[in-house]
Amino acid sequence: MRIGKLAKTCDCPVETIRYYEKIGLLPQAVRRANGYRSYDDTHQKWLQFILRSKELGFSQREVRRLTDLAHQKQPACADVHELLEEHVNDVRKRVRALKRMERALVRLKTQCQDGTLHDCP
Amino acid sequence: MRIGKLAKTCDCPVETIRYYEKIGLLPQAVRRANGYRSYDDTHQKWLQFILRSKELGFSQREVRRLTDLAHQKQPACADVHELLEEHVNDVRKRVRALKRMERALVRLKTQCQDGTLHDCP
DNA sequence: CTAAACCCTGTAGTAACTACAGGGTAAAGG
DNA sequence: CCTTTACCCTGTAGTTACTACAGGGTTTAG
Repeated sequence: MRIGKLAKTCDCPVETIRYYEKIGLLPQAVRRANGYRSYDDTHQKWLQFILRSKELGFSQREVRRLTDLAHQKQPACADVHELLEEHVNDVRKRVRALKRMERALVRLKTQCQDGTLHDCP
Repeated sequence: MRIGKLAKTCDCPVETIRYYEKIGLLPQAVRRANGYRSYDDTHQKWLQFILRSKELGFSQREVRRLTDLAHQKQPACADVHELLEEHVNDVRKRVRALKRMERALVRLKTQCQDGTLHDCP
């Protein structure tokens, strides 16, 4: 599989794949005689793993921790668990912050409505 | 007021103030004979406005729209309203996305718990 | 008078990519 | 067979919203 096809099957821009390889998130692709990158199912699985982690809101650094964990022969489930726990807490914190924001905004909006103009800020 | 004091009263790093001036979010500061920036209450109000908007999760671009609106002699409340509305919707979308994430993560965690190892990804 | 605290400019670094410039290669149509 | 189109390569610069220097000058406190 060449890079374009991998990109299409994973629904991910070509540049991103090259980028992930450059920063070491994806293993180096095998090169053909012409210099083109060549991929197989293993690569595809890795990429999908990374993309899925990203969808779940993990940062690159966390994804790296996850891939490192997955590399171990004895995938230490406890460690994965810890990371998940951490991340869920993080997500919950973000939700709370956003909700606070939402409330403040709605308050602002009603204040703005009833004429008092320059206290909008 | 020199930049350090403004920074302290607004609880904002000095570099950020200089940055906001550079990108035109804050008006150019008056310079003293020695080249130091000099600020007064007006500047302080602007800066606080910007910082507060940021706290409410507005992007720089949105803050710029807000400051532009505020610059108008006839502050068009309707426009501010529109921006607020847009932003609230945005915030709500983000909350929903995060909640989806949270659910997915919790599901993953329980799956991970009962042994099935390599489908954690 | 000197040392610490402050100020200046300008550049480079961060995350996580995206977009381009300036090339070479491969597959399909006429 | 040739040309057009679609793909691939590297490397650099741009994005957002800053932060962190480097390498200078100035002011204030002891």
